[in-house]
Amino acid sequence: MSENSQFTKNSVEPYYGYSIPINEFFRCALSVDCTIIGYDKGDLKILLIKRGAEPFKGQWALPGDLMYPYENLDQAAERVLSHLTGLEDVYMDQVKVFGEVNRHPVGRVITVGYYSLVNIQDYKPKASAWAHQLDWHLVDELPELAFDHNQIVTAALTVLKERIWKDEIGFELLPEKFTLGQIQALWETILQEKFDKANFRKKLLSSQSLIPLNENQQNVSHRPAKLYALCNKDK
Amino acid sequence: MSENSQFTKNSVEPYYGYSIPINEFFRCALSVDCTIIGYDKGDLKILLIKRGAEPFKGQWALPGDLMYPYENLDQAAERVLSHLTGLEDVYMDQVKVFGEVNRHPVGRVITVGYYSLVNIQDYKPKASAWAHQLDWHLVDELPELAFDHNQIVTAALTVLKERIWKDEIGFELLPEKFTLGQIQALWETILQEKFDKANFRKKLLSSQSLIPLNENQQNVSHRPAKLYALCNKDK
DNA sequence: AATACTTATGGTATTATGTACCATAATGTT
DNA sequence: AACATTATGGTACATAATACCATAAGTATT
Repeated sequence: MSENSQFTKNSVEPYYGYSIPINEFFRCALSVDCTIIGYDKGDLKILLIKRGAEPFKGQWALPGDLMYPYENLDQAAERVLSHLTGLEDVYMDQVKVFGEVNRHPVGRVITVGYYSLVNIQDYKPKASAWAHQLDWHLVDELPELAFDHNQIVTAALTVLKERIWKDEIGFELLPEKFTLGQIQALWETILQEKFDKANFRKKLLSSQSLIPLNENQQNVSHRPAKLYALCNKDK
Repeated sequence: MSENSQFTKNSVEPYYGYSIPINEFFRCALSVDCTIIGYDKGDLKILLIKRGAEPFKGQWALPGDLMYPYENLDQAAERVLSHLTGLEDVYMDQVKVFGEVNRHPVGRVITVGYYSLVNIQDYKPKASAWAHQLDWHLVDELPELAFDHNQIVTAALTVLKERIWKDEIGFELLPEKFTLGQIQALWETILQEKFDKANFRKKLLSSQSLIPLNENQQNVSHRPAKLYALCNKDK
């Protein structure tokens, strides 16, 4: 793409004459920043990296990277995620674009916020020089992050809350087989709201998106719950 | 910003060594494309321009423009809108980013889709060389648009539908004083769904977001309806 | 002037959905 | 065996959604 970057003014069809040379428009970089959400023993956590270089050296930040010229945006986000967590085919979606002029100190970098839901058990940190700079942080106790990353996290969590009932997401954070109690605890954590247990069951089961398995919970000191699996998302 | 574009590899903190020079990342342009929605005699319409230059010369397209180096994304979108319609302070929001590698034939242009709701009566096309290339098109009869603009329109309409009940938007498409019948007809057009008149009234009035005025419809050949105005959005 | 026609508006009955709460079941622990 | 704990099924009640009817208030027609 960079080979044919010989733009002429007319080739991009402005409404009126541009006041600066057309090449000046082609000086932006795109980045993706991923809010990677996990769930561990009742707590929501987010995967952060510690920056090893300026700007914001030593500060915690969302994992992210510049988009390569040959990459689609979604591919860049998947690359960041799989490189950091070793996970593929993970639930992932756009949150919002952050395009403030001065959001990045070294140049015009526009970032696209993504969020993804991962099962923290499946996650195996890549054995690399970066591993020691990676850590899960409690959502409620996030440090001050580099750039506008706190804003991105907030936006991601808002989107998650909005979508949870409508799209019935969140199961990605749980093991493949789970109990109704586990989903309820998870949704209560995400939405910061308590539900009546019996009613929650009814509502969720009536949606037909869960498959009851012929298996029960093991090694619990009370009546074991039936295990369920998620239906293939068809709608 | 373009003055200090002397990036070193470390200044952007990659997870691992980049396989291309850092400057290659800073060759993108950002654009905004606006789905400007209006409502005219029961029909939803979208403002399109006819492209006067390659690529896609002669084809209809969403109004949009490149983002200037000194502009925030939202500012660019507002600029496009006000330049084309003369309107300011209009309802406007991000829809989605479109970042496919080859979406723009002349270079790497990532576009941010916006949508806005305007009162088509207030709209006065700017008297300019561009005026004759501007036109409102019925949503149901859109031509094939340049680039991926049909996708953007579809995404914008989807977002509008999702938000209409939750955020009670759409009034922006109507005159300042309107009847309940008018809102209902509008929402029915947008959502492609019929509602019971009496129930729709109750539901909408119970939300407390409308102010009943001491005025009635004029010059209608039936019982005139009471006029309402929109409450200051406080929540 | 009376009648027909059209849309607005208020109301009620019915149905569906959401909520509170209780009873019993099934397991491990003491 | 009694108890603690969570699961699960069920019922009673409250609230919201829906269907539908009756009347009101205008214009147009006869």
